[in-house]
Amino acid sequence: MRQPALRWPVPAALADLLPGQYIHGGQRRGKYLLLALDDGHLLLHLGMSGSLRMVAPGQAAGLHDHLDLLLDDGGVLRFTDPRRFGAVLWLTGDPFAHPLLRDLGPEPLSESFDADYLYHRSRGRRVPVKSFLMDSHVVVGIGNIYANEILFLSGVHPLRAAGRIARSRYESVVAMARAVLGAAIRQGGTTLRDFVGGDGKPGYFRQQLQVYGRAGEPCKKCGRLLQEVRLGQRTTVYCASCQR
DNA sequence: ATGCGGACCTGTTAGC
DNA sequence: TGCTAACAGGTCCGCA
Repeated sequence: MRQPALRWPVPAALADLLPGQYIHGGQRRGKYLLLALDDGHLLLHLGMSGSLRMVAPGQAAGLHDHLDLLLDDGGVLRFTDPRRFGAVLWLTGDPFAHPLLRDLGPEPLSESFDADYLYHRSRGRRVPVKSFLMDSHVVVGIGNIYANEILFLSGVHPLRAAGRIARSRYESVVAMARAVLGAAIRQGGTTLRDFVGGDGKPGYFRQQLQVYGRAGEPCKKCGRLLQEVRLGQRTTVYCASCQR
């Protein structure tokens, strides 16, 4: 371990705990990764700049390499995170009972994420629908880029109060969320600068972006210039005529 | 309970 | 050209 100060301190005890344990498998919940070991789970989050990949044995650790898992076949699983928004925690007991995972909303590609759910969940809420969709307690996996895209494609204004959107419009939001996330996954994600997937390739979804990063450019549906506002310190781009 | 703003961190880029 | 400031991103936390 080189840099324990990630989002939360990486437990110093890992160096004593982990050796000798088998990795039984991996799971994902939202953007959290879980590795099941003999005595507990290793919880990992890649933040926005993190990666977890196999590196050649003996390869020197760089400035942003924070944790190496030395496997018994000689392989090295390396956790790297330049911006240190990521996290590494050790959980014992039921990992899904941990406060970080316990209160997470449904997976956006699961059946429990549907218009009824969003409709009921949003009643009485005055938050802008974009913030609502980006709230991991409502639904996981929708970050800033995809929230912008989803709302554009479903014709919903990002500043509209979540609780004042009809059920039928949430049908469209859900459909577009599935479409956008599905397509992004198939295309390896969205590379803005240097992101590469597990295969070392960049994500190609950037070419599909309708609004994100296009403020001031013409809307692809109506031609009117796209607007940009700051919402919760996040760049929000939308078409004032297509999104209501 | 809800909603808002602040914090974390650093590589990149825009602006002087 | 060099330096500084702003920015991007996910998500938790604290305060009103």
